[in-house]
Amino acid sequence: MTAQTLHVPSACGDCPIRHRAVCAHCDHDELLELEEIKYYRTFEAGQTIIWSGDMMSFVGSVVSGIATLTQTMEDGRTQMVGLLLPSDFVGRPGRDGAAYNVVATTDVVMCCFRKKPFEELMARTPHIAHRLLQMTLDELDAAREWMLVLGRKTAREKIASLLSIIARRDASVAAKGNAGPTTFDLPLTREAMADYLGLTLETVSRQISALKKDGVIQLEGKRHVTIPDMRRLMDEAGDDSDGGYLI
Amino acid sequence: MTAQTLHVPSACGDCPIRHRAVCAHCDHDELLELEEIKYYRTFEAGQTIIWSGDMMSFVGSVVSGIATLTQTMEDGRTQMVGLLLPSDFVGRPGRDGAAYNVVATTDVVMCCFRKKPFEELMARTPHIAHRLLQMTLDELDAAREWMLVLGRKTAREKIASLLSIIARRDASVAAKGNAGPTTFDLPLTREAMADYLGLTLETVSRQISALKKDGVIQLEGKRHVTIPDMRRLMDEAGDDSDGGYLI
DNA sequence: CGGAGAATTGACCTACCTCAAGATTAGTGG
DNA sequence: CCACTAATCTTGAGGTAGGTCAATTCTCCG
Repeated sequence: MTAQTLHVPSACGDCPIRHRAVCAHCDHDELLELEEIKYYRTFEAGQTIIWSGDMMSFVGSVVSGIATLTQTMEDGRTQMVGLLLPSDFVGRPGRDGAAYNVVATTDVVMCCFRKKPFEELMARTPHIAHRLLQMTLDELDAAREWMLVLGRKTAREKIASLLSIIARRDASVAAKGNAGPTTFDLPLTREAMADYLGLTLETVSRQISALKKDGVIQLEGKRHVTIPDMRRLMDEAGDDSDGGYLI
Repeated sequence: MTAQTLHVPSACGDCPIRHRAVCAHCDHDELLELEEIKYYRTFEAGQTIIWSGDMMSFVGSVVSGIATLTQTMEDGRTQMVGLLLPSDFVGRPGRDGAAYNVVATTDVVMCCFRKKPFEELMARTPHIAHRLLQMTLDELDAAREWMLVLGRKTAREKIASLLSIIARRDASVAAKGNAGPTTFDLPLTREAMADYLGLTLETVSRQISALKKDGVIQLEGKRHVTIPDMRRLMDEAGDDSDGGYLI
């Protein structure tokens, strides 16, 4: 609820995701065209950015903060199907209705492009189309990785998988199998973690407690996590020892 | 094991997936370029087309038959992460190693493109890149739909979901909420269904028996399925009544 | 006819869910 | 600064959906 003042970039040159988002490969002229059709919007933690089924007037990138993509059944069961971090793309060019709910987990700044002009720009700008293809392929891989987690891993492995994924990119882990401790803040509530993992929040809580008791993780408060030994956590996740992330 | 003679198209004009595969938007000249770098390969039912981790010398399209994309953990737990039907694309431009096992479920004909030349062609042929983006976005949607199935649905709902997906496209179902019976052959063994759904094959078998006893489906032999009332099946799948497939 | 893979069915077990009671933390207003 | 409330989280006790193990049965082919 705290309406903090969020940092909004003043121009693309200033933008923290300039080299990772859809615009990553754009040259100067292409950026100028993008500037034409873009605007920033901010959302408070907890706010719904897009409702499933709604018409989408924009697509865009997460500039800062974290948002979730969720699907819900009529009886209320919900499954998170994506975790949106800075530079991730929201919306599907070529489709008008949103297929998922997009909810801000923390305060979020979005860089929005008016949808129609963006689609036209994309049609004549291979740099953008190509980058979007790359990003979509990456997301597809992540989704498939997650299907293994959802379908075949135990609750304990699920938690360990989620923690190691968050740790891997949130804290800038040193390159290979760094043995030193890693530390980060959990951006998700227990309930959100449960929705991500196809568990109940009670089970999430129990497994976190168990991992803590076994020394796999340390907790400071409810949200601040320290991983003394990253390799140990990855073993618990059931991935092959190299992390399972082959290129 | 039957090494049947498979129909292999003699040229793109002849090809059954000409208007749905990566080449769908190509004009005549672009097709000629594709012909240069393409060749057909056939695989028998049960054969592994690609091993996870292997170098990939080609990418390509499934022309006929059905193949599966699977991920395996060290201890043998396996999860299917994709079902490849005619026109589906295999391989990831820009990556050398395969991330998944690709296995032929039936006899399969593949239209393969040598990887390097294909990547170069794609770089200067927006028609191909654009079509691949479309297809990848569709796959991502399918993967996310499947995450809901894996994470939140009951065994019975999982089976009903799988059956309704197969029914929807395998049998050419008449347009909207057709009440007439639909019939098709299951292209998957019980074990493959289990790997798709994150279940054991015993549970798959039990739930199919239950759906049969309750009149939701009818079986002739083990594989031939009749759906007397498609809407009923979709209710059992837990999707919203319109099928949940909004565009 | 015989053998092998595929499927079914039963009996039992366990990982996770459900329901419920407290504990902890953070936010609010006096 | 301190209650007061509402989230959020933890922990326990007991139930159940689906897993495991094992024995048949079915079906396809040689």
